[in-house]
Amino acid sequence: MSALGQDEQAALLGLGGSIVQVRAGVDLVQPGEKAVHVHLVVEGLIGRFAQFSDGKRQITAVHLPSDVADLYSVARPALAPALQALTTTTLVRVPLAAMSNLTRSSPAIAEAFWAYCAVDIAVLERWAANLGCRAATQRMAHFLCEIGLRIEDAGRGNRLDFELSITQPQLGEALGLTPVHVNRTLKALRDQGILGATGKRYRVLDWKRLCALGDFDPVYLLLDGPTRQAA
Amino acid sequence: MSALGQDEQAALLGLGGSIVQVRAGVDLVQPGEKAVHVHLVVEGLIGRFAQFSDGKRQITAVHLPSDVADLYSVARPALAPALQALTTTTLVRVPLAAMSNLTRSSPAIAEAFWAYCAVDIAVLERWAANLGCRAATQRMAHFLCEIGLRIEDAGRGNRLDFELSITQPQLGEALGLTPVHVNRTLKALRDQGILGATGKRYRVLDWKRLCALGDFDPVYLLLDGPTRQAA
DNA sequence: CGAACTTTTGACCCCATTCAAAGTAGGTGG
DNA sequence: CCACCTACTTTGAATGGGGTCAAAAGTTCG
Repeated sequence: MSALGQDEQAALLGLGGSIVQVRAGVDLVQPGEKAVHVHLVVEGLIGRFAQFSDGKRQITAVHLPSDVADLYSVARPALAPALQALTTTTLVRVPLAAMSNLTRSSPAIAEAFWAYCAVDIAVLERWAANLGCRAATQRMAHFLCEIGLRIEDAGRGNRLDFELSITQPQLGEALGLTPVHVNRTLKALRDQGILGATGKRYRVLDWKRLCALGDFDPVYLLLDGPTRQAA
Repeated sequence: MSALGQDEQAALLGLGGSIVQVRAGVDLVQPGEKAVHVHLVVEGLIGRFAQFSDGKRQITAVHLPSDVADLYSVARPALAPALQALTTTTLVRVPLAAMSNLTRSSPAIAEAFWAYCAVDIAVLERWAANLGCRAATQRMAHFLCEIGLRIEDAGRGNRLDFELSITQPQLGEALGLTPVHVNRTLKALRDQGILGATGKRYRVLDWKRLCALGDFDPVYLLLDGPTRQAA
């Protein structure tokens, strides 16, 4: 999602973060913890989530390789989003203290980080709008459009055929649906000839109809390059 | 919501913004516009929203006096959230260019702004979680807890008795409910003895039960002061 | 090869939407 | 100042989308 530039990423990787491998389902940060590290995804998927006291989770953001899942914690260490590995994931954990020093020593980098957080907000707003306003099929369609484009932007596949090995229960936590209904929704999209395969790999048969269904307009992602011919 | 400090507000007001009065229902920024100003609420309420092509709106944030509704646009002028006056509102419109200059000339202020956006993200995450995970009554309860505390924090009333003159249709756009169901939900809360008056002025009869119902934990608001004894 | 977890499908139920209509402000113009 | 119009509030009845419960079939991994 409009990832950090080369400079920022390089600076970030020079801070002595440690590489970590976790398997699907592992909680990287528990709800309510204070921020100690910042998490940069290298391979796999990380989900940001909020949790209620009955244990129910809402995934509020999905992070692809090259995303930083909790960059805003640098500005407010008291606020650390809960994080969960959605698939087997490789990531870099950068100490928060080093991040703070970096931003304090370089206003340019601080501004880049802030700009990154601004996109985060825009994506989150869309996510919330999607949850609040649309029916299951439309929510699913919107989600797949967004993820498809972001995967393409990250150079990890293309919008019509990409790997997304998250389970249907996890999809449900992202979309505010039960696992059962996620399954039915995907089936409906397949039956309509909009989706081909679903599962670890998603195949989109009719991008235009998928966008129309999800009422998807990619401007909020601020992707550059040829991706703009989306809808 | 963990508003800007005295210094930042003072700096912001010294930028030659213009005071504007609008009545309820006026759109201050249309969906898709680019950012030209930043909007500081002085009196009244501003709603940030996303809109779908069928005209349906989702309010993603409600801004009280002393809030800046679209501060993140300073970091990313291409991203301007749509804004709507929820009540008759007085606000200050500060030119975006002046804001950019300010942040570039003062890294300390830039950092304060970034930190403000971080809280914005945390609130938005809760908002999304609320929309995705909870039933109508619980959503309403959570919303009233949050607004009550924020109004108290802004010094505009207290959590047990505050003015909130937004209409039920607007409440519906915030909570992802139909106006009719908002009405029924409020009635249910009154019938349970949790709420007293509803309408322009809300009276909470049982704060503890309201918090329990909404599964409300105020830490994400980062309010300081005695507000912490909330739940 | 078995255990645990997904995916899939069916039947039933309930919360929220939709449709409809009456009553109640609030605001404007005559 | 009152009449009128518009928008909000309130309530009822019927519908439907998604949830819940349950169970079978397919995967994955130890």
